[in-house]
Amino acid sequence: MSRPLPPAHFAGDPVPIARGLLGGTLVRLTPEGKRLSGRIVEIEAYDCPRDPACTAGRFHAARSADMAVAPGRWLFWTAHGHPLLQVSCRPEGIAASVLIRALEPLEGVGQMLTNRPVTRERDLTNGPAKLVYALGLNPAQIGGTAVDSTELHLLAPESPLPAHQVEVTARVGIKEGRNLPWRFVIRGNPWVSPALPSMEMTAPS
DNA sequence: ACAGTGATGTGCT
DNA sequence: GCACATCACTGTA
Repeated sequence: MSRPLPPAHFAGDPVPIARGLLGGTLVRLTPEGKRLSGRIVEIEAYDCPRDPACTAGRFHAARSADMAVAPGRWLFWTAHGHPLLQVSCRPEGIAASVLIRALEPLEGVGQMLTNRPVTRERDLTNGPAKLVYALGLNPAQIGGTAVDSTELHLLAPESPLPAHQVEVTARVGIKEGRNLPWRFVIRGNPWVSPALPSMEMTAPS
C-alpha cells in the first residue's frame, strides 16, 4: 500500500493533479479508531487566476485568501449551506484547488450510513457535500490541516488510470467557464454524482 | 420541480 | 445595521 500523498504533491497546476487523483483513495480515521475510506470516482479542478468559474477571486475576497494558503492543505468551500472538501494547490498566495466530488465507498460503510442515513446506498457519497457528511468530517477541526494527516489523507491510485476509463467533462453547477474540461470521472462508475444533462461536454470530433 | 441551507457580498439607510 | 441576492448543494417529491 502506498504512503499518503505529501503536501508537496499539490504545489502545482490543479488540473493534472485532479486527473492523477482519480481512482485514488480518500482515507478517514475517526477519533474512535474507525477507518472509513472511498475510491475517488469524480473530481474537479479550480484555478482562480485563469478560471472564470472561480468566484473566489471576484466575489469572495476572504474565501480567496483562505484558498491561497500553502499547497496540500484541506479546505472547505461552502455553497448553499453545505461544506465541500478541497485540497489547496499551487504555491502559497495563489488560489487554486481540487474538489473531491464523489466516492465509491470501500471501508466503514456501516459507520458512513450512521453518519448520513440514506434509503438508497447509492446516494451515500455521490455528491461533494454528501461525502463530507458520510465521513463525519468537521470543517472547523480538519480545515487547514495538512493533507497527509492521520485523520484524513489521500492515497494515489495503485497504477495510473488508463485514458479510456477517464471521462473528461465540464464542471458541475457553474455558470461561467463551462468550456473548460476540468471535471474527471471514472467512466460508467455508478457512484458518480447525478450529472445535470446540460453539463455534459460534447466529445471532440 | 422546488424549498431550504448558511457564508458571503452588495446596496441601501 | 438591515435587507436582499448569490452560490462549486441537498432533500423530498
